[in-house]
Amino acid sequence: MANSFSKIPAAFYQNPNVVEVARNLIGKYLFTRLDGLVTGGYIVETEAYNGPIDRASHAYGNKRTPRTETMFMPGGVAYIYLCYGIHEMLNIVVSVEDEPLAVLIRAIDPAIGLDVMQSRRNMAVIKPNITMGPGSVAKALGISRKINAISLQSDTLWLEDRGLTFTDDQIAVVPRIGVDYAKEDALLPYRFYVKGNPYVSRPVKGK
DNA sequence: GTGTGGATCGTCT
DNA sequence: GACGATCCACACT
Repeated sequence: MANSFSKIPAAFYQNPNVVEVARNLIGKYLFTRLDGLVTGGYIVETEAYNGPIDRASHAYGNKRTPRTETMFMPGGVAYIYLCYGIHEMLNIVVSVEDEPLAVLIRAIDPAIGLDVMQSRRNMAVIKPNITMGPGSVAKALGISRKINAISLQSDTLWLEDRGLTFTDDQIAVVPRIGVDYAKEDALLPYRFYVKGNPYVSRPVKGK
């Protein structure tokens, strides 16, 4: 599986501007290697969670619990947790130690290991929803809480810059999904996605 | 295409 | 004991 691309360095994740990182993650390739099986694709949808001052964040008010502890680690690790009792979610921890910022990976455009992803998702036929939505991304890539807090410099879960870029015109910037309870913070333009990409979950009409 | 409800459990109050 | 950074199937238009 040798290729000419290298892992994105830790410095990329240690940027304290989580919204900027969420935007810059669009177009980056995300991979997992589990039991020798490599799966991945490029990120087409993200959401920023702005730590202590963001009501939608698990770390709002600097809340530190066994679950949220991972968010307080230095940027460049994965924060994985269970939602609705069913779905695992993958987040990229951003900034420095004790700054609990993270970016939720909501969708990828699958590129490598389609057959493996299809099998993990129990799909008879490959459809866009194979990696549409955060729960689906984690399931297709085999991501679970067993690898919570793993380094993105590992050979199990990592990101690469393969030179794919999108201009601001090609990226929609809209409010996040499913965070109505966060009151005014629910309106913040912290969600980014590639306009017109078929893997984006719930694209906003007209954008 | 749109809307509704069921699944299912860890985490924190 | 309540609820969540969700997904899917199925009904109905």
